[in-house]
Amino acid sequence: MIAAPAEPRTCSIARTLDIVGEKWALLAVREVFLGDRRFDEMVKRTGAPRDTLAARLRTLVNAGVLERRPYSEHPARFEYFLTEAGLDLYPVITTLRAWGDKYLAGADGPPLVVEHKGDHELAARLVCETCGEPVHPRDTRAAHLRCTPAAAPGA
Amino acid sequence: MIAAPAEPRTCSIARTLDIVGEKWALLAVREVFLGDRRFDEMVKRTGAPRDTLAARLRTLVNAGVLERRPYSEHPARFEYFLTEAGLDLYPVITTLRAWGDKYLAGADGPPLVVEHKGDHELAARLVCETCGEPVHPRDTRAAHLRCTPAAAPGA
DNA sequence: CGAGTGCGTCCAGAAATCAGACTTAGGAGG
DNA sequence: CCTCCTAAGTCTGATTTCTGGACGCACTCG
Repeated sequence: MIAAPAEPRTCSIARTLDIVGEKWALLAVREVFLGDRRFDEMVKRTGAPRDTLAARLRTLVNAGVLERRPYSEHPARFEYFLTEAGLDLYPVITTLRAWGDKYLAGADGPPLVVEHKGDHELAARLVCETCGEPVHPRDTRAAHLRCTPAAAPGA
Repeated sequence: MIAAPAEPRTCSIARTLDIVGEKWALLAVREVFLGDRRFDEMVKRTGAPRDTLAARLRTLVNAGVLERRPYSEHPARFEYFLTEAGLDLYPVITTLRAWGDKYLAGADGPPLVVEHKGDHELAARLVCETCGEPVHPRDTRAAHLRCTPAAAPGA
């Protein structure tokens, strides 16, 4: 047999992590969701080194997650806005936050509460749009298409 | 005024990313979700350097996301299983995948399709458990509790 | 015996990250 | 005018992390 290399999977998770999986990238996106659009403010609120944050913002802008818009001409100053793709990262941010709230909150509970539609606390959960049921890992099965198949071809 | 340092936010997103935000961590978790529980297999399927993967697995086990169980005594061999906390990362993985499917799929569509309850494709979406409505970022508002307040204390 | 498998560790070089100083272009206060 | 302040980065040099590949060990198979 010709060694069957079993290459790394090409999957959307890996692709997405190439963009938002680097250190500080998602915290920068979080800041924009929270309304901080400016560089210095993001540095303060995330704790990222200025250097690294600058690099991340470039990556995110190139990836089409953020948009860099000038708000001042002469001392050239910029703000970062979420594109549609950026807004679509909200579920990622939210599920990360939910996990942290559940497993990493100290004695005094989650450090940030999010209000939904102005009148109740957001309690996000994942449902399947087709059947309407909550998604549990045990109910799902991966069907690889162009990924390395899980078993040998003939099996 | 006493400088109002505006410290980095302590939030569940940052805390969660401290655990699963390092390179390869979530891909290791993905492998376990897909049923690959062994070191060598994960190396092949993720493409991570052995060294790095070993380090990540240690972190994840320490964080209580994975459990390392022996399946052979004499040549000591181990498998990694998801704990309850690990299973609860499914929404994170799923939303990342959904984003990649939407924005990074090539001409031939997403590389991996997930089946739900054996009879339809999974189409995950985030809803608010309280009101039942889909979650849109524009409908939400963050209310900081123990985080650095958005404005100066007296304001 | 010799090869192969499984699960790592060790190493040295490459790359990324870090804290903090510096730059540039103005504006505010004295 | 002179000085301090803000904003958005960039530069620097030290530290940390990641990387690929070799190596080790404890078996099993033929």
